[in-house]
Amino acid sequence: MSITDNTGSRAGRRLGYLFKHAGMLMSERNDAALVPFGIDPRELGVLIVIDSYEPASQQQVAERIGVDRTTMVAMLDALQAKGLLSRRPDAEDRRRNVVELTPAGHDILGRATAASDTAEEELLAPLSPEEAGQLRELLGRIVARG
Amino acid sequence: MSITDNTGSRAGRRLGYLFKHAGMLMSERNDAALVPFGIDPRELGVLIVIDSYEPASQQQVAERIGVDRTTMVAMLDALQAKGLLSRRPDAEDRRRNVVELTPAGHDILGRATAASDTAEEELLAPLSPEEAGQLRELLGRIVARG
DNA sequence: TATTGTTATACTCTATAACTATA
DNA sequence: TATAGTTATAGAGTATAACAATA
Repeated sequence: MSITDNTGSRAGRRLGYLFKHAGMLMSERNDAALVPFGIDPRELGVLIVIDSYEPASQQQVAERIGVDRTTMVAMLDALQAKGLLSRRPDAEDRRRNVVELTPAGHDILGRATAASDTAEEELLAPLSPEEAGQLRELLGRIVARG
Repeated sequence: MSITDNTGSRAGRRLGYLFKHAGMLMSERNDAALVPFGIDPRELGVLIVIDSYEPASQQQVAERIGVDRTTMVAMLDALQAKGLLSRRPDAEDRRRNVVELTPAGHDILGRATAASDTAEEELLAPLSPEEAGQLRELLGRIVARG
């Protein structure tokens, strides 16, 4: 088997296909799991990042998630309209908005994260716990490296 | 560690985030690797599927890739305009188009697949060969299960 | 001059509905 | 009636350019 022959030619074994379809299956499960909380998976990601780094500016949140700051505006508008976060001018640099979770935001974050954890477990059901952990670790190494 | 605590609350450890960003990194490398061949990763996927199943109808190709048949039309238009595949009415059922690779399509398929294999190897560089194989196997099991 | 948040705009990818030709 | 391919259209998600406020 040559060095360029490790995948065969089948489309279903290509990494691009596998990442895309694994992500689609994860999205479907996460979408369903989060319906009771009135948020979608992207919004949960925003809540998690804010919780991990608050107080943070809008741009810092956008960078952590990997979207443009102009994309972040509408996401934060939606979450603020749902009462899950607040924006206020940074006293030290009034160009910035400090973004923080409200009590309702913390509540939804905790329960939605638990529901999403369950959705992940369901997707990983074909794997043993050891394999699930290794999958997460291997993906983490690839994404960390870029 | 509780059953719902296996991922922690960090956004970077969520499966949805990992799949999405791993896919984005793969796309970047594949995009660059395929520039010399004048096709993008989605088009390579179409060529691979046609090569694996020809003669096939447009709808069969669409189903194999997981897109709607209306989406397939423009993809095939582009690949046909590049001279990489041909469409002809199925003699047995003239509602169908039989889609086949041209000689140029076979040539591009072979060289583009090799370039994409190299791109995959580069993305997986942080992993040992054994780990790379296991990642592919674990992803394949998840996607196969749905 | 440079940066943050914002708005307007446009682009990519995809699906739904409706049409046609064939079955 | 039902199906394969096509077209028109619309929606989701994203980015780029330009602007106001602030540094």
